[in-house]
Amino acid sequence: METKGFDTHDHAHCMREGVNGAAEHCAAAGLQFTPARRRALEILLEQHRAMGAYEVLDVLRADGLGSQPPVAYRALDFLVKHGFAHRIERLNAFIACAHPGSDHSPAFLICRSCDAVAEGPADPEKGLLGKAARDAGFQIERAVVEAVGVCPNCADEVSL
Amino acid sequence: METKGFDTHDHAHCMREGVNGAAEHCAAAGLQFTPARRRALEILLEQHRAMGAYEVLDVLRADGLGSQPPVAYRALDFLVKHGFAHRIERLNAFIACAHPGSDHSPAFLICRSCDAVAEGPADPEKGLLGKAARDAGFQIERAVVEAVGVCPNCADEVSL
DNA sequence: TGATAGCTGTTATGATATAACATATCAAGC
DNA sequence: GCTTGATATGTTATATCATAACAGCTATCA
Repeated sequence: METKGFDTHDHAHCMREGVNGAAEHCAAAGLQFTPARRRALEILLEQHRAMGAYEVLDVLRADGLGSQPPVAYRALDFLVKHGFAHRIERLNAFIACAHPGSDHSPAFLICRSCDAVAEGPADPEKGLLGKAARDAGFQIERAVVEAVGVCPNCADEVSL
Repeated sequence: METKGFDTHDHAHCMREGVNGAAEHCAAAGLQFTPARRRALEILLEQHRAMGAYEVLDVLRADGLGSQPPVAYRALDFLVKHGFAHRIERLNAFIACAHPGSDHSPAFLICRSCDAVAEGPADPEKGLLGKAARDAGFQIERAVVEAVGVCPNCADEVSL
């Protein structure tokens, strides 16, 4: 058992689930789940944390799957585009989706001490922002929520 | 009248308000509202749009207030830290706060066509995310909401 | 077989951000 | 006055993140 978000879980299990789920989804949707894309997803799932594109690239390079930045960005863009991973704007980093398959708009809890990221639920735009957007005539297509704070594992160590 | 968010308004008025409000707040809080910081805020207010740090730096440089990146980043960090401006993670850009003084957690509507940004209200973490955070023992300190979509001015031009 | 579409490989560069250190300014306390 | 500490500025250099552009490959299909 290792950490996922801030809890422990059966890591090998969720890796299999993630990769197999993505493979099935791609097959069904006619998308090419190429070696570089598969490996990039595996890398994100293995680490189960937010990783920079160059970190992912380092691993891809070690595996002989590409050595230049565009290789990593293309694979990560694919994963994000099809919902297998998310981009954390605040960290300029990427993380495997915790709920692949379900059509959701992600929200993240980001620990400012250890940079751990947990994916939580969001009710995008039911609240004030949704009303404001409708009033303004703005069509929301996608919303990201990134909450910064202190995770339970760091709560003791961090002084406010 | 020029655009603010997606509406028109008395621009000169909000510039004066913004700068004077910040000056008063700094005086009251014992903060130094130095020329570079004041000018940076003026620049953001003048343009009334999200601007990259290097864009701001170009103007500061033209005014003889500094020519190297740290100058802009320091001024912008100050403005963000004290609530006079916000950072838009998605655009790697900064924008003057639309509601300075009030203690608010910002939410943004970002047009993917013209990059216009409107600041809206948010109900930070009353909803699902807040509950999830409490359940996980995560202490939210700050939350950013960035919604991407199409603003009313671009709705006609943009094909989905 | 040649046309198209999508993916990969590579070079080069652009864009964003910060580390580190020197200097300056100013107010508080001796 | 002088020292000290806190804060701000000036500058160099570099780190980090991201993409444009183009060449080549592979599979599909008319």
